Amino acid sequence: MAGVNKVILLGNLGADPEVRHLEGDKVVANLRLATTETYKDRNGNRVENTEWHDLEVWDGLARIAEQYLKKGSKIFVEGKIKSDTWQDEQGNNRKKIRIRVQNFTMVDSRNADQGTSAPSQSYTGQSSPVNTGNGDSGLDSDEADDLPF
Amino acid sequence: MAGVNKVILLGNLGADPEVRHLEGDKVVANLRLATTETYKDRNGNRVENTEWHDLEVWDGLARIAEQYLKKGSKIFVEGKIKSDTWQDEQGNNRKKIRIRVQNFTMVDSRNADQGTSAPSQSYTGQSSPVNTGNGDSGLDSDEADDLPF
Amino acid sequence: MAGVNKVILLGNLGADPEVRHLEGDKVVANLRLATTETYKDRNGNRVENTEWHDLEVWDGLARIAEQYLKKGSKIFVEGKIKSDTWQDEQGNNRKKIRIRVQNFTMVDSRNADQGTSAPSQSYTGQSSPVNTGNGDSGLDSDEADDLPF
Amino acid sequence: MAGVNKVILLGNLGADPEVRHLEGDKVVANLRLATTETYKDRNGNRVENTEWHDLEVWDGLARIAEQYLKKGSKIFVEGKIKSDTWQDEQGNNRKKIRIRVQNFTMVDSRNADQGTSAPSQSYTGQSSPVNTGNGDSGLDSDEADDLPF
DNA sequence: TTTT
DNA sequence: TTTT
Repeated sequence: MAGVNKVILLGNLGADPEVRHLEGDKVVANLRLATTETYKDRNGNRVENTEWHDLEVWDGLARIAEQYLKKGSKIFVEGKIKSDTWQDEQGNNRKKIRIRVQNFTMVDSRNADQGTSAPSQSYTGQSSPVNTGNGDSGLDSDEADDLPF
Repeated sequence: MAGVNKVILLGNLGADPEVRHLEGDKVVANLRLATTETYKDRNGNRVENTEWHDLEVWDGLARIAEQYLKKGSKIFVEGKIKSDTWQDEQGNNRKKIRIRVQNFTMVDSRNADQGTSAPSQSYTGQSSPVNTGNGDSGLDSDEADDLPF
Repeated sequence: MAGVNKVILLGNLGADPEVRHLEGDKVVANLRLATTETYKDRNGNRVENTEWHDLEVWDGLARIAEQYLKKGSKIFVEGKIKSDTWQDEQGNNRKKIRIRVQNFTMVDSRNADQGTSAPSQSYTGQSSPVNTGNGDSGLDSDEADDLPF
Repeated sequence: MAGVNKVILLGNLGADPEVRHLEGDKVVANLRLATTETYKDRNGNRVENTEWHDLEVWDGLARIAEQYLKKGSKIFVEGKIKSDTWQDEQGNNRKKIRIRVQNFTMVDSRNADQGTSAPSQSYTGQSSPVNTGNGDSGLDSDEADDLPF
């Protein structure tokens, strides 16, 4: 059966995006994202717990990430879990999990405004008119090549 | 700022889809979806609570809904909240909320198998390669016209 | 069958919370939340579309909302769709949809820091068995006595 | 700042739950969940891609999983990403990611009905203040005594 | 008006 | 390695 594999994150980048431009116009950006939760333990002390996520962004979104995101940027991310498996030098099976980003939104527009030609409005990675079933307006569907600013 | 407006539902259709074919190849399907939660009240009695949702599906997804969904179908839905506002005959401002479906997945393939040429595999409304940032394989992006079966 | 009814929003409050303290230590806060999406239309013009959501927050979370949220606050919200139905004066069946908030997170802590004793850490509302998957009435949460700061 | 770390999955168990009863009334169940997506490649061939997820369920939910889930069960899951890190024998830093389950819903109740005393109503796991937004240790949930049936 |  |  068809299933669902969805990840929703809101956090800050621990480093600038690492971007590789591949052959055939393909681009991939790797991001490190921290999501921090705070809670009180049973003694009433505040505890902070941070999880680090490896994000992978492709093509049009990667170009946007390269241009507008940097260390510290706060983003909302939608994606899916994707594992890579391989054998290491000792012949052990290894597995690494990444979040394949389907879209992201810059939440903290202060970052977008500093030292760049970025817009005052932050960016929302948009769903395409194809899968939004968007009957409103017939948006063109080439957002991948069509930076939103 | 760019925001997020996302709805995730899992439930059953209360009726067959109502489909209208509009000019210019546009299609809209309206669905009634029930999501039922059960819990125990403070007396330990099981209580069942059903919420009914008005869903709106467009174009390619609407055609799939028309073909494969019917009363009782169990589906997983992703969409967004969308309100229509108007004035009624008394001049009162009125507002109606619908869920604009962005994709859906048939969960209960039993329905798909009964009395139809439906596939044994249920359908997953797929994100487009544009917004999945899909670097895997370069899927063509015309799913809207490209029924998945 | 048990279903799923989940809403995820990220946006800004259009007004200060409206809070009512009810009998029996119950508190309800009503919030107006705007989620804005921007996209380019077929002519390449940026279009901005805002959806307004009516949120309902109860008890412990309502007290936190009262204390820390105000007009303009940016929050991430998790909740469920909940409809109220009634008959109006003309005898018409009426229905109003609200988002019952299950937890929220302050995203823009700049708001929290202005003119209040708010913490330097923003708050993440936590789910509880009481306010999650819950019937309307009869919440007897202890969140009220357990503010997270 | 407080962040968001949320995972939503819908899929089938690849094996029966592995349950360990720990000291102090604690229980943990490990589940293997497959989420399958299907799409057409550029040649129009249907491609099926399955991702396997390691789920970790604690205490009350673990007991429910033990009792009602088995190989093949279809479930909807809500949880968060959680990584364990350690050094292997070669002194390499290793990391393993699991999904900490916050609640789950049995979607295909046919499984629940076969060869067991399972209820005709399927179960929706409810969030609790204990297992939500929670640190690892020190759960002292009372879910164990409060099975929802 | 669904489902179990 | 982020953020407040």
